[in-house]
Amino acid sequence: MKITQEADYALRIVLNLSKLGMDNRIDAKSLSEEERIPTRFTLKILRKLTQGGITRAYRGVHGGYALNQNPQDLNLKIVIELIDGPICVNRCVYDKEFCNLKRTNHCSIHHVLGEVKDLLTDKLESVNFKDLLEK
Amino acid sequence: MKITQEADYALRIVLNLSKLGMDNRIDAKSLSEEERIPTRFTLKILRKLTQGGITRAYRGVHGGYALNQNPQDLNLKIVIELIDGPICVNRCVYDKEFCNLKRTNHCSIHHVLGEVKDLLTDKLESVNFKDLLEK
DNA sequence: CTTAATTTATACCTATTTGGTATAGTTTTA
DNA sequence: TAAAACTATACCAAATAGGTATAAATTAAG
Repeated sequence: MKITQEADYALRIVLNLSKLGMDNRIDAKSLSEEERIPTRFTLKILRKLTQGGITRAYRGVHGGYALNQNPQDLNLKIVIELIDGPICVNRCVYDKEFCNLKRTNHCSIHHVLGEVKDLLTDKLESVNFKDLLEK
Repeated sequence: MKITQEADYALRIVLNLSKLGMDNRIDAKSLSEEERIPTRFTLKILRKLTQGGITRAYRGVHGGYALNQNPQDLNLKIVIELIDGPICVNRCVYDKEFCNLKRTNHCSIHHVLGEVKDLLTDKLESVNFKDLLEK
């Protein structure tokens, strides 16, 4: 019931860039030092964020990264799912192949874990990075 | 953001035993067949449940397992945490060593993921196995 | 137009966790 | 006393997590 360390780092990276604002960039090395994330790992995460449209990369001398969207349009769920994949709680909810529903047409575990998933998803979606900055 | 398959199985085992009621036992083999869980893995999970006080084991011929508590006193959180360990969302919330709080005395990621953890915990705690049976 | 600072792409590596199995032993009831 | 159960411990393979390495492409500045 955890997000990966990589997703955790990604949240911190996006928060850092949110502080800077969309118009300012920072290079991966400085960012990694500020956030205490291994530099190469930071690069890898930034690549995913860039491919996912969350950040924007500038190459060459004085290059770096900046947010590609307004902080208020980015929330925890978007970042976590980009890195970790969809939030799913258990495989029964995610993949019906593994679910009793197939056999018995009823699976109360499925049902309640679906509720848990929805609750979690809604909460993560409700927190955007503008909110986080203001805390 | 998932529970393990083992915890998922454990929920189904406890639900099965809840259906039986505290006064009736079932042996591991039958249980594993009903729930489509590998038999040896079922035994392993039942051992953990028994050590955790959730089930009770009867040895010897006509032995088996029964619930050791009323279904309404058992909830999703109790079973999941027994198998998977504490719900923690990320290591920052769980272990302050890894948290910016140490450095900066403020970590908004920590704060909000703490909220997520609490929400999740409360929800899992709010669903007991009597409720599940009645669904 | 060349050099240095930067990102990109791909691939690799190691440790841990997960999911499950095996073996040998203990208890109980008929 | 034999068979049907549970117990304890330890082992194993595959997947995932977390991170590293190498080589190439791009860009700004001098």
